[in-house]
Amino acid sequence: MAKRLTQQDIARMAGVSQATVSLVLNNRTDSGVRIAEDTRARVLEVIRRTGYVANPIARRLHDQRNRILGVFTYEAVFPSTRSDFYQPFLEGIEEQAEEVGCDLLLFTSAKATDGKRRIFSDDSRIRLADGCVLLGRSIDRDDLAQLVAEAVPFVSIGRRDDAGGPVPHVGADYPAAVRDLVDRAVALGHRRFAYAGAGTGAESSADRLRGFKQAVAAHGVEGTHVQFAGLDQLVGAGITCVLAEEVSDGAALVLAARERGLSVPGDLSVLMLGAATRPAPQDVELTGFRIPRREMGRRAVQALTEVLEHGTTPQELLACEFVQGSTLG
Amino acid sequence: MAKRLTQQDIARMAGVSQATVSLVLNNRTDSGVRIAEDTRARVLEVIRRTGYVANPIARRLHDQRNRILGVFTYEAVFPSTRSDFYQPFLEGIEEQAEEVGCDLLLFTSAKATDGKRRIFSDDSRIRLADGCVLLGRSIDRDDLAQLVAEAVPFVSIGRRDDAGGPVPHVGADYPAAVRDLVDRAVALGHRRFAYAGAGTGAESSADRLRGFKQAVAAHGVEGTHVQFAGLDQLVGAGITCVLAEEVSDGAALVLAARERGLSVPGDLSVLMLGAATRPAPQDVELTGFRIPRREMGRRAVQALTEVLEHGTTPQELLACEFVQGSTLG
DNA sequence: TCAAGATGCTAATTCGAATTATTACAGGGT
DNA sequence: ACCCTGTAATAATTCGAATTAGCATCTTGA
Repeated sequence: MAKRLTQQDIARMAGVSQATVSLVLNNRTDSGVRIAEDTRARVLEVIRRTGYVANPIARRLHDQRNRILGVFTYEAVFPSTRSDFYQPFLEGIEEQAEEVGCDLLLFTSAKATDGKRRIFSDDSRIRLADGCVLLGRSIDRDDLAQLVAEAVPFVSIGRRDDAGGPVPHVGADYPAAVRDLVDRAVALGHRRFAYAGAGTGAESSADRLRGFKQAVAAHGVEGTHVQFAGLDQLVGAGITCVLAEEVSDGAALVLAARERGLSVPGDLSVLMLGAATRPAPQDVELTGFRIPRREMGRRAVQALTEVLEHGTTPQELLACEFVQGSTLG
Repeated sequence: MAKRLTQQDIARMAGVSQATVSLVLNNRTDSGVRIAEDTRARVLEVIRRTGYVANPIARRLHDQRNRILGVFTYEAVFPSTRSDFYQPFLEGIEEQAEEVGCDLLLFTSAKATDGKRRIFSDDSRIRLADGCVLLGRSIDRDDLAQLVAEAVPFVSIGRRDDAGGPVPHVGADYPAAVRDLVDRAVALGHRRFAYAGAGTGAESSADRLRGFKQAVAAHGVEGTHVQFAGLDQLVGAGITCVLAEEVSDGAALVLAARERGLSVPGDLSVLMLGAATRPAPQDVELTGFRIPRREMGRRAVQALTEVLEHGTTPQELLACEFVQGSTLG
């Protein structure tokens, strides 16, 4: 059971008062507080011997700072089905957290009554951390609004629409990335485009579709939006370039086309818009762009630091990287 | 930044005391505590109107429980080079942590002066958590001894030798798994065995070698131990079955043998002893066993719970699962 | 009508650490 | 003796919620 040591315990062992231990611990030399060198040494020795560490809860109760950053996800982050997607973000987060000397608290306990994770369940523990990084394709709007309303320091990974106020975030610049792809395709002669995917729901989907519409409008070319990429339908409509929101859909399309005897990218170009959230075939090298996930993780933690220090509301979009691939021509 | 509402605030608004608010909030009907129905309703109404949520920090302070489990690794857990190895453990840990309603604290800040991670650095934060799971092939013996000495509640993933006292752990039963492999090989007619690998250093290595020696002794067959698996040397000595500590070494051996025109498992059988810690070729289906990593993660958290609740020192070895593969014959 | 018992609520304390205000005791100068 | 100035340490208070002990007030029953 080994109950936790308290400052009171340390104080007894060192033959001083609890206050003195606190003062030594925080190295308070300012504001008329003085501790004799040998007393300080004695206290430190006891602390060293016992391995005492201040109870973060009590500390947090009094002032504001744990050096703990929270990471909230609506799903488990480790299971490998999703991990291919989450991992780079976490890498970046871990890196930067180590940089700023904070530990990471994964909110794995946030299971609400219905089984789904919610930030604010009966017993929200979000404030255990100094601040929090939100990770996930889509985030519950009520949760988001509550975070903003309660002024919880947080940063979303992925752009988010306002939710009762601006939402601090570090996102990927999907519109620009999609526009860039369309630009390249137009330069290669394509005139009839299709966007295949939801294009709605999560901001990340909407942003991609928006970039698509902007680009086709700017070029004065044809651009349609379909939910699902049906090969016949696309080819029948004279589409020569398809932008697939989901990588797996794009890959499937390529395979289907090739099976049908169509050449990719000879007869049909297929572009992917970011990373795979679902497992995708390995043998198709899709042209498209890469989401700077690791960098987003890093920047999110940096942004969170700014929130904590200055109370700002940082919003930032990082550029995506073009991936050459072999499905655009 | 609107200051958070407190129970005191609610109490004022409802015209009751803070204690009453607490009682209503926790629905305490037991132990001689009674609240009139209309008072209760009035308090609840104020709570509803204001959207008050209890400060979890203050609550934890009183409960003497942070519901935080620490995870310590000597290396970053996310970078993908290692993640293939660590991930299943983390999956299990996360799962079980969710089960018991605890959050996970990843000690990413534990960077000692020399750049290497150490549990006890200048400002050890290990006690931030209620207890801690240790993850890593080998764990610094001094750290381990200090953990035991200071009675920090922890569980090691992987069996550990005593370090100034028994070390609580959840490990894989390597001796049994290796013995099983040798049994199978003997049953297939093998009489000359070799164990290739360190066989020392980390407990996991030593355990494998120990199992090997036990098995060959029990069967009265020949068993030698070599550090590196040199094909010529092995074949020259008439070895027909090699147990490779490192999967990548085993795979390399198979490839080398086949290049040399030898048949695997016709002329030489190769067995692997657990999971790959280094990337291994995909095209060799080694026979051997699988470490129940996910299960180990789960059990470690369960064991940690026992440590926390009863102050025990659980030690447990989980069975490994035989992997059929195609390199034993 | 008065004690016994039930009812409804609150004052006071606790948790652990941080901070402020205060005390205690030197030694030095007059 | 007296005051003053450093110096060194502590007592007391704070944070927000949970809990215990206890104080009122109101019913009963004899």
